[in-house]
Amino acid sequence: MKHIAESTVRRLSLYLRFLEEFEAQGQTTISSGELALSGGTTSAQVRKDLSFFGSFGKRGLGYGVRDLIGSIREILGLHRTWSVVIIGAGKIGAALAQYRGFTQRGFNVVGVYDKDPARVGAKLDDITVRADSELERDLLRLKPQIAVLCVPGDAAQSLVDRVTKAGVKAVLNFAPAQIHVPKGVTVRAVNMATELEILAFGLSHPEERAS
Amino acid sequence: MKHIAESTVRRLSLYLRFLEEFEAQGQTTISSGELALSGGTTSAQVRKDLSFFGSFGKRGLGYGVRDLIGSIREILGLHRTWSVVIIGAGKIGAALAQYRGFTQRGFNVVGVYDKDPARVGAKLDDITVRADSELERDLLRLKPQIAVLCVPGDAAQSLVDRVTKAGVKAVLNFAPAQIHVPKGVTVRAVNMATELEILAFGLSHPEERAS
DNA sequence: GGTAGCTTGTGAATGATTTCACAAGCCCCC
DNA sequence: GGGGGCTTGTGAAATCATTCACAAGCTACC
Repeated sequence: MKHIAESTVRRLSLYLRFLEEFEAQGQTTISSGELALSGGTTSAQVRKDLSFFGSFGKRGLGYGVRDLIGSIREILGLHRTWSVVIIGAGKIGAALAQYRGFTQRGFNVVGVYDKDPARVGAKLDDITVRADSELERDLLRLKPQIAVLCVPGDAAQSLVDRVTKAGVKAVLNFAPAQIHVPKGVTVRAVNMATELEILAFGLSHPEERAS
Repeated sequence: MKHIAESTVRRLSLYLRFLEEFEAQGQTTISSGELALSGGTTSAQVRKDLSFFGSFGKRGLGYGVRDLIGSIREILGLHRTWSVVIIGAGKIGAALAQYRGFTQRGFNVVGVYDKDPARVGAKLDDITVRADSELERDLLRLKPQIAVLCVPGDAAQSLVDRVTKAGVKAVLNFAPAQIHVPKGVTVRAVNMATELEILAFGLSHPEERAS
């Protein structure tokens, strides 16, 4: 398959949300234009995004909402569940561990780890924070595919090394640090300060703001 | 000024982080190549990013670390402070309200609001959660430029309407919902589930994974 | 003062993504 | 069964972003 742009994948995830809303409202069919409108894009973009993966609509009619939901879930790899470990049970780690949105979409939080003994043993909903020292043994047993990193910046690299060594193939990094991973491992960084800074840039340069 | 790509602004924010680290380590001068290496990009990219805003280096020498920090802060609009209100004091809202990274970079959290009486009055570090009903009056007085939305999806649009009506010009949206804003207002959406889904896509299509 | 050795700043070239525009296909109704 | 009115899927065109490649400029040193 040709290389797929991240922007395309991101939009597919967005379309999926809207489609689920449309389905909940009982709509059975939808056009690319309608979908584009909810997602703030264009109908051509919607069709192009889908065209990379096949042909899912009926000309003259649009897309079957339920079918398209199934197809996009399949494309994104959501037809199965993924195991996730959260590293760091501070404010952000704890919030994510209790975030319902993950489970709803097939991401199973199988463990939360922290170095601080004061946090170990705490219950976050139905999951208990475990000690950092148990990490390797648990990873061997649970074999999670994804790690979410919510530790201070200076602890990030050493923890990434440990989880990738144990076979984790994807990392979502909330730590304010650039991390390096072996080939074959994907990293995504989410940095709250950067997001605010992008907004600040827009506020400081109003003459050219997009929206 | 020509239109600046978001990817450029995002990288500038990243460079700023590295520069601050280099400064803390006592390095006074840096080349585009060195900066590129920490940020996982290329020296040409670094120079091009900066060139949109002026000429900050010395040929043959590189950039002065301290000067470049100042210039990038100026470019991003961080030479001043920005007032931020957080709407929603649930797990994520509370975590953000207590996140040190914001204050450090000149973003001042001037208020946290929640509809739930059980949360009103709670102390988050040195800030107290206030009632949703006080929002309009406070906005009039505090005039924050930025609102961070951490409420359930179905409450998001009505709150955005309220804060934009009160003059907020930038919104960081953590709510899992697409929101619409008047012209002249910028929105950025951060969606945890989407981030995980992009990772899941990569895991499901290993033959073409980027990194 | 002149030369050697770097590094910047920037047009031009390449590559990627989005938008355009239209043929092909489907449904409905007469 | 055929025509009208939609909507898809997709090459081609246009726009946007990154990389290349090199002249210009700075420092150090002789």
